[in-house]
Amino acid sequence: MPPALRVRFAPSPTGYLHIGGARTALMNFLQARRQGGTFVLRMEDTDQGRSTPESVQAILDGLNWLGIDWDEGPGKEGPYAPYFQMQRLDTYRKHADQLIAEGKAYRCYCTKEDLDAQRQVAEKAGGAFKYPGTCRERTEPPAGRNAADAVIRFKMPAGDGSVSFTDKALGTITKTHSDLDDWVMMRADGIPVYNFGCVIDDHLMDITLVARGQEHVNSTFPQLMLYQALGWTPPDFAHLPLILGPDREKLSKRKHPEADVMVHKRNGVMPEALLNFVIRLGWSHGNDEVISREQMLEWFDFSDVGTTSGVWNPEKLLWLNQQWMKQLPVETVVERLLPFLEAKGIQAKGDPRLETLVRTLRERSNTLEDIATTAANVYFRSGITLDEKAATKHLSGESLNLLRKVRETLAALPEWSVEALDGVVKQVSEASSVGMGKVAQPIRVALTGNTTSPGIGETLVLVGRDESLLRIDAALTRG
RNA sequence: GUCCCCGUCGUCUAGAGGCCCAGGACGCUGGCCUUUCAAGCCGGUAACACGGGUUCGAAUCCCGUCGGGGACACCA
Repeated sequence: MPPALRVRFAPSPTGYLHIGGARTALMNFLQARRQGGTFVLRMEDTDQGRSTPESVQAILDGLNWLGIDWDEGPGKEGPYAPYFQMQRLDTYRKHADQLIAEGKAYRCYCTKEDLDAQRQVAEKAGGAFKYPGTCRERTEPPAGRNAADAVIRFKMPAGDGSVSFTDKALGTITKTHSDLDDWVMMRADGIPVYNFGCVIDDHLMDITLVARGQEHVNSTFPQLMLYQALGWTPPDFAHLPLILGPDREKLSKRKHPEADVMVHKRNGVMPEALLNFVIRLGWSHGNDEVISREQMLEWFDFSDVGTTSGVWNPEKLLWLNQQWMKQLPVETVVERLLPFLEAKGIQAKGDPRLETLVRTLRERSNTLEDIATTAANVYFRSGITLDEKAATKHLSGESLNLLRKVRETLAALPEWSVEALDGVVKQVSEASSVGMGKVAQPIRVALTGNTTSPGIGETLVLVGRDESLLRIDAALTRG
């Protein structure tokens, strides 16, 4: 029996939760849950210039909002704690020392400035820079320097050779040693660099499968060399397709606002929809489009993930969001709508109209924000702003006469219900021998200010008796 | 520039040699329904990048070309 699956998501806390990261996390999470494995969350916070506690929190918040739970990680200390790399410095030091002692790594005294200058020259010449191995055979520090100033470099084996691995998603990939160079494992201050910390932790945390974005395939090679040097068996690897922006470039924080998981929350997209959208990028299950978390748990498998990058498609996200707004229980949607109303200064909690409002508006809205906007403009204030075009067309001439008739009938109506109200429209239209539209549209415009709304009966109920009559009066007397 | 990966409708995808003159979804679009807008239902639009092979037969296998993306840091 193979060892139980252990997968991980290892973000660097240098900003909000990235949508690509969220999908990587989701897939790892699903796979772990599905086969009873463990999903580890590890913070790779070794970039001292950019890592912040706020970012740690932002990532945690994002994952929580999406409902992606980790089995081990921050707040869930397990047997492999700690889960912040900055708390594991001793471990890295120990392994670095060992590699130096074995002649598999060495101290390098070259300055960053020097190297950058060389890199520039190389680039200008049209080639890629490779560390020339200046300090590779050095045994003593240069004059005036000491070991504490040195970064530690991995020593690539001499001679020809190649590294390869069989990626679970991409198949076998090979790279020749000559394409690799002596990379920096650890900075002078003892803080590890990505390729080093990552390997040490993945191994020590008994990770059996590393599933990450395709941008990491090239870094797999130096990592593999390290596993080899340490005498460790590397985990399996699966490199997931990238998510591209509308410009077909990798979704980046700088260029693409949609890369931030939380902007979608703020826009009124629900986690069900975002998860649903994102899981379908690079993965599918038959002809299923609206896929619940439970179904993902049942169906998702890494072996079905594709190899081609997917382009972000905002229309489909919106469509899915509406599907989910319609599919979730009304009470749930009401609950989620509340904060959006609140943001508009509306305290609607407990308002008896909320459920009807959601039931009618979710049929014609793409986001919670859309619903809130309509609600705020039409149902939670007194008076209405008339759209000029709509008013000109529907609140003039004969239309006003019809509206006056409606007003009279309405005022005398004993019961303010959808059925009764719709009955009024029918009654007036028959009495006046005009189509129902002729009667309904003027009411609609008087009530909402424009030509679109749910059914006229429902709209009247939502606006309420007194306010409806007031708005109709205002329409009748306008100008 | 070098290395790596990828290449089916505009977009997300199904397709693991004959079931495919290529299926589904979003979008766009025609119609139905209808008191508006939606929603829903029915229909339409539109793709195997190109060129060589292999094979009785290729979207599916091989090679090349072209195209796209990614990586080339003391970032992750």
